[in-house]
Amino acid sequence: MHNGYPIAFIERATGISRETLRIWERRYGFPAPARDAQGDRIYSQGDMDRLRRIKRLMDQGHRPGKLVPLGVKALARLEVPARTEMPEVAEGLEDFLTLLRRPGAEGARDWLRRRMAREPLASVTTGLLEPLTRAVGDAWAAGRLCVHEEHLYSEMMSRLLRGAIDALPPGTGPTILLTTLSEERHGLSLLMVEALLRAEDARCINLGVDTPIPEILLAVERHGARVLALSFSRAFPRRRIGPQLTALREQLPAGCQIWAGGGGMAHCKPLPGIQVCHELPDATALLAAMGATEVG
Amino acid sequence: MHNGYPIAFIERATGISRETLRIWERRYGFPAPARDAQGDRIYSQGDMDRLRRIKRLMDQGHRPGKLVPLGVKALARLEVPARTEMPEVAEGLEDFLTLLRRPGAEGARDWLRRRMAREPLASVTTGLLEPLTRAVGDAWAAGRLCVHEEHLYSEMMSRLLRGAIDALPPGTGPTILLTTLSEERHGLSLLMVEALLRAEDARCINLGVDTPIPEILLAVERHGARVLALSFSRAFPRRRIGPQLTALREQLPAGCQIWAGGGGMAHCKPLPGIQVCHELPDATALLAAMGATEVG
DNA sequence: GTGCACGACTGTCCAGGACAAACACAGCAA
DNA sequence: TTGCTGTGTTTGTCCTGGACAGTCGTGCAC
Repeated sequence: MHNGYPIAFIERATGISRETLRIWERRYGFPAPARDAQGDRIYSQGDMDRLRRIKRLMDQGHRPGKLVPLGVKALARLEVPARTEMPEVAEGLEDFLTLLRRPGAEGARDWLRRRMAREPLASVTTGLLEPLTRAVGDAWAAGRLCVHEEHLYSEMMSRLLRGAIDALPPGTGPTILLTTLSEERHGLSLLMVEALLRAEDARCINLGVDTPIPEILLAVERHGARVLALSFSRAFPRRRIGPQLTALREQLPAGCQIWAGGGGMAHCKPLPGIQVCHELPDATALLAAMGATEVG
Repeated sequence: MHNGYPIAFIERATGISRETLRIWERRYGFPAPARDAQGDRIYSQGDMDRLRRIKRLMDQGHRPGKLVPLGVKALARLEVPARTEMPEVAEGLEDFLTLLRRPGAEGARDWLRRRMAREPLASVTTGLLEPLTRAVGDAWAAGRLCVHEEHLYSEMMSRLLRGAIDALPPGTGPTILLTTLSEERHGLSLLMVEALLRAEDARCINLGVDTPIPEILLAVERHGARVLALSFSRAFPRRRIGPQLTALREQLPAGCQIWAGGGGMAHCKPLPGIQVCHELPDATALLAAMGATEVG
């Protein structure tokens, strides 16, 4: 439609850089976009769909050389089916999505509010909000949810979480600095970790997303943080995780722990001096371990 | 330091694309970075400072051809001194920054909370939060504030605003959809507009930042929005504002108004069918005008 | 099975050329 | 003076094709 998309649009929509797009074309013959009168690349809707699938699979650990030559069908066969490990969430998901799609979406917000009022923050976060967010992300990735619906969900959820966190009394435990590295713009899991830790009486300082490493070092020093908690989404370039964490570890004082979590850490090798949170509750466990060490 | 920065780092740190950096070097002879053993560009700290000044002045409407050949001193002379139009804010600013710099920064949050509790949301937003945010932005641009301090401020402010907005009863007036276009990631002013409009009983749906145009169209239709409110920061590429707004205007139903505001709209020509909010209270006026039209 | 070396893979960088859209400005008409 | 229009300049983005370093996987020797 619209006669197709220019390369800059594809770069933004897929997260694959222009240079990579051009070199794939040169090396693998895909994508092979049409050209406009001036010789500029014009990608089709089909190109974009296929590229998005490829990117998604790359985020899960596949290598481009294997994926790019594959057709849409072969790609679809590789896709991991959405996790159904949380049956209660899975069955509630469709109802929730229906509420979210209503004009105004107030029903979805009210439903979440009621659920959050009914249970302690920590348990509702691990038991409902985190699996729900993952399910919404999967639905979006599978094309069952529009971008604007996902945006609305994110905004709604981050509002509710921040409200719930601010309603807690200020923490008195160890100070924990939360943020993401440069180019990582997914902050929801950061908020969920903060909710868990604040519920355990930690003192949390959330810098939001996209903080460069030198600034993180300054902030840790400024606030006397005992822990630096970082979140990596699946879309974060994997090759950069190791080096960046190592650089941080070298430059941070030994008295400051580093906790790393999020989907991007799933396929990551263990690194010296870095605690990995594969699941959300791991953060609570790490905090408890800190307290135990201190007492002992 | 660290032997200098590669081009990808400079691109992120200054917001100037690689291609532009290279073409400036070719055309104007600046920046003229050193090269590493492999021939890759290595920019100095001085290059980065000068490029940031240039970018800042470009965001204010200057053209590159005039700026790039200038030295740091000449650039500094061009800089508009920080606005002092709000003397009460200006004098309070230093105290606030001192609070913000304390470990934990709880003093800053408590101060803001007290001020917000003392006054109605609308007046505290226009009278304090907006000028304060602008002052913080200026302080950051002038290098008087670290990135991590600015991040903490943004997170704190957006938390307080969202909390205050959620505390209001749900609106019953016209539905207003708030968001920013793709690549625009500054959402604070969106929250401030939402606060003002919700205080006037509008029904607000905030999609957050970075929503592509087709998705905006879908969302307007879905929620039956009467108004689409967009915010553009000064860093938003100016050349794109006009075409994007025009495209939206053409594709949106005539019954849906478009309001555009933020620092990026300052130097923008008037466009047919687009209401420009130069100041925050303009949004309130536009809402009032809507009500009047309806009644009349 | 374990470790190492080699080779393939992959993204990012380089140079230099081209063009269209935006802009500034001069010249002219009202 | 004001407003418009045409022309030349400015500016960012796109193009091609080449090169290289770091990562990853494979296969061989032990």
